[in-house]
Amino acid sequence: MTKYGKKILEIVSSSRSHMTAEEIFEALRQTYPAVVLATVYNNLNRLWQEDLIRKVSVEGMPDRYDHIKRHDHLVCKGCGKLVDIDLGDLTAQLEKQAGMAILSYDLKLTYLCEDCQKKMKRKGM
Amino acid sequence: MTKYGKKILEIVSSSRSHMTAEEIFEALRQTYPAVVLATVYNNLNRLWQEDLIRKVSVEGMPDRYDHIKRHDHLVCKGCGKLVDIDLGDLTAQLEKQAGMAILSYDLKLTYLCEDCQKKMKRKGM
DNA sequence: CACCGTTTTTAGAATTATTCTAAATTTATT
DNA sequence: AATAAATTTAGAATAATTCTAAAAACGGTG
Repeated sequence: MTKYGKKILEIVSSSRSHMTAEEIFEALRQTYPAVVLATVYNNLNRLWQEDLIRKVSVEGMPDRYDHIKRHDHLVCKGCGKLVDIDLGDLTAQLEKQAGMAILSYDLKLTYLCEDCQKKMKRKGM
Repeated sequence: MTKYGKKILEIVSSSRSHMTAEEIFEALRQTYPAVVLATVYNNLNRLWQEDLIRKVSVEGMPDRYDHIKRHDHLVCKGCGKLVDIDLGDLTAQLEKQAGMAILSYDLKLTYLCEDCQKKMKRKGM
């Protein structure tokens, strides 16, 4: 594990805010001002391949990175805001229903966050 | 509903292949050779807002578009290949577990497709 | 149907996210 | 220390998507 890899893993693992590559880059620069964005992508990809971090993609936004501890997500249909939620481990149930072994699963619940609900009302929808 | 919107909805709804905007563009050109890619994006975004089509994003790949009938997905961790699978409607169960109302949910099971399993073996992993 | 306001499309530039390439640097190995 | 292997850098390249302004199409009204 390289020094950048280590620090990036640390940043991603300890954040609960679903950071983009850009944000991770900014955070990493606090410690290593000379680092370059490509290095961040290199390391993120590596860490993801090795299952040390999780990648979360929401339609139409840049990929976000997340700690690996199993949990689910709530995504606002209006603004795309991402929030953690934990519905427990459904692996066994899903494998049974699917009739096959799976490596993991990714569950996103779509809702309308408070802000977006207000906006809807203002527009009379 | 405009003529392009109508045709795009038709293409997306009748395809089972999770087309990208580019592929939809190519398909649409069979009928309307003069159409432009921006029009495809405009319409896809509109149709998506209106819940007439579904958008599927897999980490690191362009967004894909899908018919709206409820179903789940199987994603290969190796190559990103996307396959339909149907685990039934879990809305009630998930709402209960989450303790809130949801608009919809998106469930992706991660696995290794046959091709990728073979590749892994070849590399001795 | 002629006019007017609204919506959609077009063309192409602009932006954003991400990857790639080749050289330089660092790290690990003999 | 010498060599090989992996990582980082810089910056160009690519890919996906959005934006902008102008043109065209559409819908209703008088």
